[in-house]
Amino acid sequence: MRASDRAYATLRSDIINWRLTPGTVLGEVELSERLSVSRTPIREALAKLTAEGLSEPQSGRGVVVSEISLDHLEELFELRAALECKAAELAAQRRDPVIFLALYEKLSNAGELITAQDPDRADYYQLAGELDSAVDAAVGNHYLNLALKNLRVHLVRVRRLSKDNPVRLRDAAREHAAIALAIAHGNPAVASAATTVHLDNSLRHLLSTAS
Amino acid sequence: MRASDRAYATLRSDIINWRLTPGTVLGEVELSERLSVSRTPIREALAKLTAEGLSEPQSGRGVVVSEISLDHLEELFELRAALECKAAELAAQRRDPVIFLALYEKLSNAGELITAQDPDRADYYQLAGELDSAVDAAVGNHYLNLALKNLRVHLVRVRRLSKDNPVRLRDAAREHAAIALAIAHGNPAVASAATTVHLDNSLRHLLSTAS
DNA sequence: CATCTCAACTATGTATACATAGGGCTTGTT
DNA sequence: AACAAGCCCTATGTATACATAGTTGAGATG
Repeated sequence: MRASDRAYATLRSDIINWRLTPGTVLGEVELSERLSVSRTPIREALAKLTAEGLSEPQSGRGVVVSEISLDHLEELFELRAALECKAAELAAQRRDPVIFLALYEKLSNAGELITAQDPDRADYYQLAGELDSAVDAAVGNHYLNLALKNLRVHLVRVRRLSKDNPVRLRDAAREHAAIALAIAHGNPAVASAATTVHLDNSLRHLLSTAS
Repeated sequence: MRASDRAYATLRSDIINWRLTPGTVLGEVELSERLSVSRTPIREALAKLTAEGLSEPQSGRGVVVSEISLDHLEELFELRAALECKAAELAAQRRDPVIFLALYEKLSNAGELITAQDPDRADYYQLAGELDSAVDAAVGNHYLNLALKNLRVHLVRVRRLSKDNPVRLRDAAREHAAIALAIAHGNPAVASAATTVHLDNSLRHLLSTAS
């Protein structure tokens, strides 16, 4: 594996998991020492992060970890609504019913995954990720998938702005199940509407519990 | 200005204007000689182009100008519909009526801009760009604007796949005028619908006249 | 004659040295 | 004491040298 890829993966993970907080200066020299590679791969990694929007040029000199705050939340969800509603619509037109019926079943029982034993909700988020992947595959649109991928980076970051509580997660799982069912039924309008409802609930919850 | 920025701008323009055709190998050494800079800024430029989707890694070694074909057209327009309809909706809710009424007037008379004297339709496309910019400004959503910006790069490239004829451009100008008017009136549903109609017409035209 | 293997060359990945610009600190003057 | 100006330091921008991997071509063997 290339050193620049390792540096990129490390920094990306550090930013997404808030080990590097917004506003942190990403100095080339400091990073090259910390990650034990020369400045060249570090520069490459920083360029990729900046292209993704995880870091920003700082007034012409150096880059900093980009801000993510409540102001960005509503903007982020406007884009999310546009992309995910369209994706749900197209998926409903092109889906394999078997796949989405199976996901519907799993999501309907997702309440069991949310236990005190798993404080990070890794199982739950993995299942939600499976739905996303299935939608992406059904849509089969390279450009739409790319836009969604870019968006999800920021959504993962924003998750840390609020405490997720078990009640909301169980509701969210039910909403996901409703989306999967509408797609399985091949009903674009309902799939899009269910997505709109889910996103509105998610945004309200995030705004109400944000720290 | 930084050498890497110049290299990036030059290459970007060359790709968008089809001076570098899809599939062309972008060798670092060759480019550094042609543009008279060292490989370092060239690498930076290629990384940005690849992040934008204008070039792609070629099986692990080197990058090539990315393909753009009729297959991509329909995918591109699905994403475009999602983003531009949402943008039109939000613009209608947040617009300054004066600005969009003025654009409506200009677009209504845009037929005069399409003359034999201007084979590149520079004036027409500039006016269309003004509408895009006004919508972006009215929406005021950083993430949505960024997604639209990334999309437009590919749209400009795709334009060359077809011959634009004056009749279609005059129709397109009328459709743009309708969008501007709906936004000026503050009617999100109509703005979105007018955008849907416009995009459908554009896509049909592109597909029918493609070379 | 075709195919496989080895070697050499070329292009990319990485490191480092050098140039340069911008910011901060210190000092002097008002 | 405060503000401005100049110098120094540090971090980024660029160039280049070196390492390495992949590809291509040539030669030998079946």
